[in-house]
Amino acid sequence: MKFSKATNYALHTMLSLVIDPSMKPVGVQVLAEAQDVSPTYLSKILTKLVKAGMLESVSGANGGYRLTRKKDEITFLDIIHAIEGTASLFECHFDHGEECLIQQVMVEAETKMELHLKQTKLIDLAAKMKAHV
Amino acid sequence: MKFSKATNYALHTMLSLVIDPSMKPVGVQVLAEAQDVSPTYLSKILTKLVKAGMLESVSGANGGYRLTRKKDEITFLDIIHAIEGTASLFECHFDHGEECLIQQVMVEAETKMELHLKQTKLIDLAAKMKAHV
DNA sequence: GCGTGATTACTCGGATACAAGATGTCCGAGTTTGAGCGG
DNA sequence: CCGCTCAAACTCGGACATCTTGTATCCGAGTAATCACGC
Repeated sequence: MKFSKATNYALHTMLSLVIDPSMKPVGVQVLAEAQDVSPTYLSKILTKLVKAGMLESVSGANGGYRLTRKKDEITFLDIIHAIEGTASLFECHFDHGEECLIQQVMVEAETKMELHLKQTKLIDLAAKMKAHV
Repeated sequence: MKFSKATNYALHTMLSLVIDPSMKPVGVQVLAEAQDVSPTYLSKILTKLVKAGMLESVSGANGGYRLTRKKDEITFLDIIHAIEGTASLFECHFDHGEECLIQQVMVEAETKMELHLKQTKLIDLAAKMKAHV
């Protein structure tokens, strides 16, 4: 029960793209170097974000990845769901007749976490970082 | 990023012990049958709960597992922490100078989930089940 | 100067390798209960 | 009837075996920009 490193890479990559004022595509090599990951692995992660519709990839020379949505629409939850999947964190596969009460409690707890992640946007962090400098 | 099956087994086992009015030790075989798990595997899980101090094991004939604390003191979070560990779900190992803002957001979200799990006690479910019958 | 082709700098996707953790099994050792047996 | 011994019913703990998942690499294919070259 841990968030994967891939999620960490995805969040940091998205944040750096949000901070970057120029909307030009950024090569995966540049992004990978900043986080000390192999470019090929990072590209695998980023294709998930592309499929989720929050990035687009520009192929060819001077290609790379670029944001599609407006910066203030991207929440933590979007990114996490794109990488980790949207399935519930806890699933009881038992057959104790009706609904599993334990499952209900777990889902409630999970929902509270997701609410916080849905309310927090990447642009909020960008603003905070600027203020700090 | 999923809760392990072991957590599910642990929660169900604890719940059935809380419901059971007699405070006699219950053999692992009985507990395992109810959940369709192998007894040896379940005992591995339960020893974690013993080490966490919420169960005690009685060895020998007619032995088994028994609650140590009062029933209304056992929260979901206690059990989950005993099985999954208490480490943070998200850890950024990067060196971007100061504290990682992303990490902060993730920890805040996690804290909200934990708060709900800490407030919910097994005895609450037991009461709900009785009412439902 | 201008088109055309080759080169270069990229991403994409699949196949594969590797490591770690979750899941589960097996077995020997220790512990208590209870039954059986001898005095 | 009492006490001793022994078997049975348990848990405990470590050592394995297996399976899934996360992490990561490699390579061939496709694509767009740029450079080189010939006209």
